[in-house]
Amino acid sequence: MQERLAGEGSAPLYMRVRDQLAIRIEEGSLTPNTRLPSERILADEYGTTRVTARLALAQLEAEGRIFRSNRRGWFVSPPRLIYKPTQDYSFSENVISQGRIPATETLDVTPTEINAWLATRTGLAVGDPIVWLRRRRQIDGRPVLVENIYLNPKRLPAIETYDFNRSLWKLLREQYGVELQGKHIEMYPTALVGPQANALGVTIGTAGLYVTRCSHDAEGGFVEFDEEFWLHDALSIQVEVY
Amino acid sequence: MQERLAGEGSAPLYMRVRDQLAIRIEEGSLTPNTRLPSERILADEYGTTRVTARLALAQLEAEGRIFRSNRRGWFVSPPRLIYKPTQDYSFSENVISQGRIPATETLDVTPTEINAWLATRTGLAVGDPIVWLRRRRQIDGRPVLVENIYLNPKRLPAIETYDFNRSLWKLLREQYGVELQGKHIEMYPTALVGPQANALGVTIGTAGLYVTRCSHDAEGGFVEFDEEFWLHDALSIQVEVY
DNA sequence: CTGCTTTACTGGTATATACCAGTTTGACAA
DNA sequence: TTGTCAAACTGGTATATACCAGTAAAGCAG
Repeated sequence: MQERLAGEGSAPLYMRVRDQLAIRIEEGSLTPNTRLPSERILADEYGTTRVTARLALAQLEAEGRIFRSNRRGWFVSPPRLIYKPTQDYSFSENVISQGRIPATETLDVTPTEINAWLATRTGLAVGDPIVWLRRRRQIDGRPVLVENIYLNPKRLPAIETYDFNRSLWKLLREQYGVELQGKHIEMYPTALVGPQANALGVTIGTAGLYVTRCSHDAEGGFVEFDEEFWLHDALSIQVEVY
Repeated sequence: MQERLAGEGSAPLYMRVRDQLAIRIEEGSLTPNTRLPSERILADEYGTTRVTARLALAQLEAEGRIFRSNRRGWFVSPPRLIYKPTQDYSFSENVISQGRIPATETLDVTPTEINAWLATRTGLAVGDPIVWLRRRRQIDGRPVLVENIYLNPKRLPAIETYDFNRSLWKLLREQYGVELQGKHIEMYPTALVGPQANALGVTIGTAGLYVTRCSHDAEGGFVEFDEEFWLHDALSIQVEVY
C-alpha cells in the first residue's frame, strides 16, 4: 500500500492513524466484534511501522473503542452495558434486558477465614469463617468481569453447596429469605493485573474498573462482600438520586 | 549501574522493572508528588532501554500509581479523592474535608444554544438559549478535572454575570434559591483527548473518567447539566444505597 | 541582584529490526 | 471423513537509535 498520511494538521502520525481507524469504525465499515487488520498490515497500509501502529491501537483501546484478544487480534468494542448500581441486583437480568446474552462461570469456591483487609470491609472479626467465591461473567460470549464474592456462612448456612452459575441474588432470596437492604459501593479506574487479567484473558495492565459492594440485609447484618474487576470498555454506570 | 534484573519468575522485564518501582513507592522511598528518576536513568539502572522503561512506567500509570507532567517527568500519584455523587454537592468542601487544598479556574463563559445532543440530555428544545461554562479544578495545585457546565438561563437569569471561581452550588442556592433535588449521573472510563487533555496539561490519550450529571430543582425543572473529565487516578467513587 | 540567553535535560514521537509464544489454518496421513 | 501436525500468522516483548519540543537550570550581561 505505502499510502503515507498527509501531515497537514501536524498532529502526530499515530493520532492520524487513530483518526482513520476511528472513521472506519464510526461509518460502520468496521462493526462491533469485527477483527481489525493485523498490526503489520496496518503499518504497511499507512506507510509506517508496527510500533507506531500499536500506538494508534493503544489509543483507541484507551478510549474503549477497540479491545484485543491475546495473539488473536484487535476487535471493535461492542456497546457498553448500562449498569445502575442503586437499582440493579441481577447481572443476568440486566444483560438480557439490554438485548444481550449473559453467561456465568464459577471458577472457585473456597471456605476460608476473614483477614485484616476483609475485617475492615465487612465488620466481621479476623479469623471468622467466610466463603470465598470466584466467578467470571460474560456478555455475548466475551468475558467482561471477574468477581471475588465473600459470603457470610453464619447468615447463609451451607451456602457452599449450591450452584453459583446462576443469579446469586435470587439464590439468597429464595433459599435464605434474604432481602438485601443497604449497599456500600466503591469504584475507581485501575489496571487489571495478575489473576484478574488471566481470568479475563487480557494482557496484564489492561485498563479496568474496580468495583466493590458490601451488602446488608433488612436487619443490618452483613450478608456478602463483592469485589468486581470489569473491563473498562464494557460498562457505563448510571446513578439516580432523589 | 547496569544491574540487570534476574529473570527468575520469567515475568517480562518491563513487569519486573514495574515491581521494583512499585516497591520503592510502597515502602515510602518515593512519596506522593515526588519525581521519579528520568526514563534514561531508569533504563540505565535496570540495564535496559528507554522503550522498556516506558512500558514499566505506562503500567504504573494505568494502575493510577504514578502520573506524568508534560516533559517534566513522572511523579508519584497522591491518594484518590473520595467522591460521593449521591451526597456531595461542593467540590471545594469535599476536598477541604479530606485535608487537601482545592482551586477552581473559570476558563470560559459563553451564551449559546442547545444542540441536538444537549436536547436529549436536558429535556430542552434545540435552539433554546443555554450558558456554557468551562472550569478547571485542582487539588493541591494539580489540575484533576475540567468540566463543561450548561446552565439554564430561564431558571437562572443573568447567571453569566457572576463569578464562577467559587462553589456553583452555593451560588445557585444563595442567589437563586435553587435547592437541587434530583440528579441523573452517568460515568464511564475513557481516554482524555483534545481540549480536555490540553486543559489538564496531560498527554492526549491519558486515562480518564467521564462523568455527566443532570440536576433538577424541587419542582423538577431543569437547572444545570454538568460534564466532567477527571484524571483516572484522582478519584474514588462511593455510593450508599438504602 | 535582576533579567535575559544559552544549554542541558525531560518526555514525545518515530524508524528499523528481531525473536518469542500463542492461535489459526491448511496440508497430509490414517 | 477425521485426526494430527506443521506452517503461517498474530500480538507480546525487547534492543538500538534518532530527532523534536517543551522545561528548567546554569551562566552571563546589565
